[in-house]
Amino acid sequence: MPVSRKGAHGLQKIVDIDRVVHEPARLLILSYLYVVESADFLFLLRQTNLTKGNLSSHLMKLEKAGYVNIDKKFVKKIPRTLLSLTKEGRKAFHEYSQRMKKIFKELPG
Amino acid sequence: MPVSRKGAHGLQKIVDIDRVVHEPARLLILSYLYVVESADFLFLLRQTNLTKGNLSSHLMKLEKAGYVNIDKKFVKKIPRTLLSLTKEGRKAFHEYSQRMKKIFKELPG
DNA sequence: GCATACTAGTCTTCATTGCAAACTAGTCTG
DNA sequence: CAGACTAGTTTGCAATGAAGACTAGTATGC
Repeated sequence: MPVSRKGAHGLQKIVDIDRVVHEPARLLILSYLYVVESADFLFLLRQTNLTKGNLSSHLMKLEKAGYVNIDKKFVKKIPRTLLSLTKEGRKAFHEYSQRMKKIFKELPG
Repeated sequence: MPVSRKGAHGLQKIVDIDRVVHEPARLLILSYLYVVESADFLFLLRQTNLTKGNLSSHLMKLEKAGYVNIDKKFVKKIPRTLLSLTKEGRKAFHEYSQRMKKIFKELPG
């Protein structure tokens, strides 16, 4: 068998999990965005219990991956940051979820 | 509600995932050990497609977490490293697996 | 019989993370 | 208008994951 020996058994697909989604904090964020469809920074801050800095950096990472839109606007002179999943973000989350379900179905434990 | 505001909804439990198990490479290793019950370094090396250095450090991490036994012996003058799950490792893997199944059951995607 | 290649791992280096605290910019309150 | 608050961003730092260099010892070729 040449190079890339795919999936010795299905377990092998564990290794190419999407790590952007896999990180627990981001998985949590994405879960909220997936259902809510649009949320502001403070909402996520409260729901997730992350620190502000931490939340901010995870959001930036998600943005850089093309998974969320970060939309900054002003509402009556106070800044408001709206987060929403992009199409790719939605897709990535869904695929991750499907993949994980499949993995855990095959898994012994 | 004071400090630890548990599970706003079940999603909240995402954040205290066991990160030792959660890392894909280690999840893969643990999956093999869970079924095989005892394997040597080279077996894991081939099954997982990790590099030696990488495999070695993940195994050390798992050992430090108390999840695997690393048993070095000599077979006819050549070194042989046998890996096996500890009781806690088995438990941790199982709990992780259960938790993830539950999470993904609740998840929208 | 010794050097070359191989086996079985470990050690070292490196860039990338995730995290929290410190900081910034602007607004509201007494 | 001083101080407190809101809404985030930037900075600093330790821990991580990944791969290649290295080590110790064994078998093979000449």
